Amino acid sequence: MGIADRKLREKTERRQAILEAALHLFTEQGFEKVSMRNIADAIEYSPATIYLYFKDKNELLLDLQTQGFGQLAQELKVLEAIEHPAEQLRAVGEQLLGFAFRHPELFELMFIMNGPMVAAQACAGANAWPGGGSAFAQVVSIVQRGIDTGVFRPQKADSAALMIWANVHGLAALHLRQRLVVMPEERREAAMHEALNLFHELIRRAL
Amino acid sequence: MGIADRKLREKTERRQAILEAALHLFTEQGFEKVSMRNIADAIEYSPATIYLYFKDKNELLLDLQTQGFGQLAQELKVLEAIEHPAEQLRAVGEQLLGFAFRHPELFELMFIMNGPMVAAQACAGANAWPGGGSAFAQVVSIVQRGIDTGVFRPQKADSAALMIWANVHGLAALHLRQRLVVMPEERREAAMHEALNLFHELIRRAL
DNA sequence: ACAGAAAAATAAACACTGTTCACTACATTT
DNA sequence: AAATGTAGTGAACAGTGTTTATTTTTCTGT
Repeated sequence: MGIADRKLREKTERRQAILEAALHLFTEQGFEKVSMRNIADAIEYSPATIYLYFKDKNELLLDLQTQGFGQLAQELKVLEAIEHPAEQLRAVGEQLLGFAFRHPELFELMFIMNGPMVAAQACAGANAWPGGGSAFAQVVSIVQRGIDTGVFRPQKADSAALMIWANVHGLAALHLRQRLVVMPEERREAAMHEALNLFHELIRRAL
Repeated sequence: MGIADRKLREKTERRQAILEAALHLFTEQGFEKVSMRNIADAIEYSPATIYLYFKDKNELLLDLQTQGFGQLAQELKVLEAIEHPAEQLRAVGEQLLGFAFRHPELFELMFIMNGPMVAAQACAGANAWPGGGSAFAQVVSIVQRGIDTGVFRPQKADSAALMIWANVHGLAALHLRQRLVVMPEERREAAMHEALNLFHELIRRAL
């Protein structure tokens, strides 16, 4: 069945081409300025063709989001080399904040935008969010290991992980959504890193 | 000049009526489902009329945002009765998180949406954001007072305030943007409050 | 009280958006 | 060679924010 194979391969290749073109446009011009027609133009197909490969725009965004989580997982592999849980958590924070700076559009897609989550909850059940789920689970397991080894005081690992996630997410989200205009421009990035450092100092001292 | 007075009064009244109708629709149906035409219908005017009172949709959103900050300031008045800085910070967190639950649309407008900030930076200079600025300054001053009275260790007050703000913002934003689907539905709100409590325990122990 | 100026409100259009559907053109199978 | 299946599309639909020329209303000076 070589023909059927080729057809399937071509289909997924074209799907991937659409995703790549879309991501390229989004990172280049931002989400607000890119329409389905723009994407269609970029791949030199009709707008209607995109809907042969994706149910709607949100599904396309969800696919990009999932790719984003793949890339984040890649960049988080450096954590495996760190053995101390507190240091591991600090590295999570630094990596995630760095990710938000290096790939602001991916971060938006993964943690801020509504669209992809609408698609996620439409296609899967109530609490299914593959990418985010495993990323969060990673933080939970670090905390749990810290508790088990006596580095952190005994407590609920999931709420502690949530606190840590919320802290770094808050920094990145406030920044990406222009809420740090309360600080002078040249102070913003430094203040974010100071805030993150201070937070992990608190963790090391008192968690 | 009674007539000119009345005209001015009527103008601001109509402006306020538009804002009220808009906020009502937004809170009722969400931002995504309400258009300028819907707002115009609600006040029984033509869509074009709204543009006699607001430069564009973003300016309307900015005005609603400013009202939101007014309401938040109102609800934060309970803080004045608390004298211990750490307790005051805990109350800030609780109040702000509660605000996000009670008025999710206002919170979106104030801390997440892009539109209002576009208008804010268009009308004012680089780092002008009246509402957010004074709210953040309030947190900074509490931290500063804590440092001055020896309750907190000496440090940069603005980055400590940013850490605190980011933490509660992160919790609220992750929740409002559906990122807490990683937890079972019935656990979410409890986990958020546990995370906040844990964070303020860290502050009391180690800031 | 009435003509003319000023102000307020609007209908209609513009340039977009995401999405659907009837239809064409081509590849595959019988 | 005819029939079937499928990839792709043009054109339309219903909606969006916004602008402009035009009408309606209100006010002013004679």
